[in-house]
Amino acid sequence: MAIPRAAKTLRRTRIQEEKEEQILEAALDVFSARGFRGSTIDQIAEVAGMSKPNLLYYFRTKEAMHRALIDRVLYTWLEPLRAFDADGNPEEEIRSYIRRKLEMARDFPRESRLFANEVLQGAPHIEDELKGPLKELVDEKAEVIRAWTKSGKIAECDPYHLIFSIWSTTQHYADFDVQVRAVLGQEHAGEGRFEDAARFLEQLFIGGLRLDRSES
Amino acid sequence: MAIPRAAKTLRRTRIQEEKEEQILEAALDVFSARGFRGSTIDQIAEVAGMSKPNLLYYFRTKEAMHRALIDRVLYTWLEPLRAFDADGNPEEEIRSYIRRKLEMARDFPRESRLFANEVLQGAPHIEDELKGPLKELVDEKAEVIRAWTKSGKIAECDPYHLIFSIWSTTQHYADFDVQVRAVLGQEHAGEGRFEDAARFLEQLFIGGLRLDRSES
DNA sequence: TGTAATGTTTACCAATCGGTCAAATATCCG
DNA sequence: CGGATATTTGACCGATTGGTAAACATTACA
Repeated sequence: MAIPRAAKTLRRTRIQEEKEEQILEAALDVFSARGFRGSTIDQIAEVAGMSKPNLLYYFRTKEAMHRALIDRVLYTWLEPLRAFDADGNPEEEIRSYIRRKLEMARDFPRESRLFANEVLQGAPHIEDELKGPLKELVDEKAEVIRAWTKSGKIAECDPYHLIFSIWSTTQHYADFDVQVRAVLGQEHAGEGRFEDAARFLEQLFIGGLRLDRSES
Repeated sequence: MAIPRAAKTLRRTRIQEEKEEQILEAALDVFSARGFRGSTIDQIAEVAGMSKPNLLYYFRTKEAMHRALIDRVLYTWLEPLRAFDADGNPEEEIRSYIRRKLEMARDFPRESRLFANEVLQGAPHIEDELKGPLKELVDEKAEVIRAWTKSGKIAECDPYHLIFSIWSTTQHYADFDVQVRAVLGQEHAGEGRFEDAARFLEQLFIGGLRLDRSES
């Protein structure tokens, strides 16, 4: 008889690690493309190459699958913001934050869409994470930015909306990829679009936050 | 016996207009909040206050409902971009485009989320609209912006990515509303956040696109 | 008013949903 | 090896899905 699932975390076999990995990889594929409600366990099972009851042997419910996936991805996803350094050069910190976020949009679009789907539909499964860890991290970094503006290192601006605008502009290239490709057309939708975006965003943010503006 | 639905468009009764309006209003509520796949006809029926077969009397399928809704909303949604005036003052045109897009995010968040859900999940129902009408409109306006940069009226920049960044930053306040509220916290998440955002975005875009920058 | 057209609902359908179960199979370990 | 444990699956369950059929109710109009 199989061990009760509650005890599984105590000792994990090689197979457990592999299969859970395999399932979460497939779940990322499906959940990020269709959202939680739009996804079915059968679809995940097919992508994972296992039977449906087999998935449910490792994760008791669809919700448990989703939650495990969120938990696994959230920490990594916030890494660039966490790397924001109060002691660094403000302009360079912002520049590199934009660059890293853009790289993540390019290299991990599924992760971006996973959260986008979730937040877009009211964040029913991650509300606590948003109001807790995320808010705390943003509050901390907003204070860093505030210190920079107060000391005159960058133009005075609302740090929260600055962070929002960096999030939105960079993640746009993952979340709205189909639209970006459609608008750019076949000729400009190659991988070069990320370099064009990087160039533009750097110009936008560095220019927009620079102090030496001639008028208000 | 009811008239075949194909003939309905020939002569529309008062009841038809009212009920179809009522249904699409409810459909906007549901589709924008849960995406196409995550929505059910029963949910729309409940919001509309009618029975499910009654909905299906006016729209043969769930897809038909969705399509009618998209068609009805898309034109309005692109209105601000269409208003972009080649003969206007560049800075003022961009400023007012941002303002209008932000107003739409505030006043019509459901419409924004409707498209966001759709695009995020690969735009399976609006791919043609993206590659056709949308791309043409953006191409046209990109040409206008290009003329402004060429003639030195605003800083040289990629017009497509400029438009993308205005879309993403403004729509962020509709699509990711829950996250914005969560991060801002109860004290700053009032309606004032749209004014704060407007102030910030104006500063960002006008500053970032201004010519008088001291270095590259 | 009468009746034909339009509108609405109850009952229902097959397909699919998330999830269970027991039996079958594979793996581990002494 | 052999038995205990861990893994996998086919068959199945009740609930929900999108959609239909037909009876019933209402409206428009001669």
